[in-house]
Amino acid sequence: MLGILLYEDNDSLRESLGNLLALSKDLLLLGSFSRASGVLDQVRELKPEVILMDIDMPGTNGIEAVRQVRTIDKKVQIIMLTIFDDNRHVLDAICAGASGYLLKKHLSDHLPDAIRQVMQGEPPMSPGIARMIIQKMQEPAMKPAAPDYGLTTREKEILTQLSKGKGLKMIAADLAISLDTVRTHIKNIYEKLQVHSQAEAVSKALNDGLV
Amino acid sequence: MLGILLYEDNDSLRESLGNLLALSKDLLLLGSFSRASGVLDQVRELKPEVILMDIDMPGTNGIEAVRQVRTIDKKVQIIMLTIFDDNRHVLDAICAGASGYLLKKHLSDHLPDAIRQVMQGEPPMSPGIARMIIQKMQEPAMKPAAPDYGLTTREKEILTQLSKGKGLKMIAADLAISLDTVRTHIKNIYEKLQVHSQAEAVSKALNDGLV
DNA sequence: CCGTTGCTCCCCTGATTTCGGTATAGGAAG
DNA sequence: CTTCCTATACCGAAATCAGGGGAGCAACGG
Repeated sequence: MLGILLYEDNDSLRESLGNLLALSKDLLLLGSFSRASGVLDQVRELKPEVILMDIDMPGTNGIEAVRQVRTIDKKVQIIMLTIFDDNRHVLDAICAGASGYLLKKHLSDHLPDAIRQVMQGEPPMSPGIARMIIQKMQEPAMKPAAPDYGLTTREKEILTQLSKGKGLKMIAADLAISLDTVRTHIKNIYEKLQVHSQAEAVSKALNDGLV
Repeated sequence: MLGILLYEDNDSLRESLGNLLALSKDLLLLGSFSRASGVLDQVRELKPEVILMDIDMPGTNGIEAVRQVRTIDKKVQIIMLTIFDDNRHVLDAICAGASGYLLKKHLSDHLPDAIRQVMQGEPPMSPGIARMIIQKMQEPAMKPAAPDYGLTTREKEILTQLSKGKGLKMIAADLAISLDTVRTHIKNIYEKLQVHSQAEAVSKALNDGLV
């Protein structure tokens, strides 16, 4: 039995989708909403396996909602519902963490199948989307956003140690320098990376591939 | 008129592909080769719009050839030819810079169309490939023994905030809970992750894909 | 009903970190 | 030779964090 959440601002469509889902005995609609503003609480509360999310909604849009959900749950499968198939929003949604997408005009035919499909790790996806994905993949590959910052060798070294959980004291010992020197380096790192804590520095370093 | 280069190690297939291309008046086969070892010089010399590249070739394989070509020409469209559709090589080829991908058994039907298609920025792509791409995109590093630890939703949420550089105080404000509660959660996180600092917790979370 | 779990809140102490300075020696660059 | 950069070192105040304790409450399952 798959628990499902539905977000769709069009009342009649939302209702008919609910009816459609009710026809499948292995699908259970845990809740349906016209706005995504409460999505975090709802996901926490209802723990769905699948979320059906309209892209265009007043207030919190579907893409932002996906992003939010992904911050608290990396496993729930999210299927986007949309009326456009050549919309860049679809791509954004995929990048935000959506698992698949369906055109609204095809919903009645494919929805239940698509849900089962997505649970088996085979995202429903129209051919047009694949193209956009490929292109997106190849562009950013050339633009690895080389954020070098001006980090010196010593600073990178200290950043690496930090990411391993070493305290300043231990780093000083390992590098055979004074605790105060380590402090100075870290101050400089903060300055260069525009951060103000170890945690953020480590996060930035890891995300930008500096270590 | 589109200039085309063909790389295919099977002699008879290479010949029949050449004949196939000759049937289309808007396509011009600039050259065909059984090995990709000279691809760089040939691209420089013949300046093709499109390259048809077999994946499996003796010597320099098709994927490596793509990588090389991309270092000197970012605009030429490259279509991979292969007999397998569920092969990880396909994904590698895409990452290396291939624009599209065709199964050999479908060549005779689709090749001329595919070439025109790719020139219009619409990479030909069999449906199964699209799925592979999406999945690879979304689960880039899930393979190395995804350690779950017993982190609760709330704890993951706080870990995420930490990695953004938020201080405990700010996290408390954002989540509308007390500072002490945040500290309790963090204490539990440390316990579960077996770490002793924010930096190490963030590092571990990022490396193990928990956030 | 009881035990467990997740989330919440509180207190305390000592250690650590942040951040503001200042400063010297050596090397690279101008 | 002077300037800039890097690494080094020190001081001190203020803020934050780690680690220890205890406790209430709601939900869930046996």
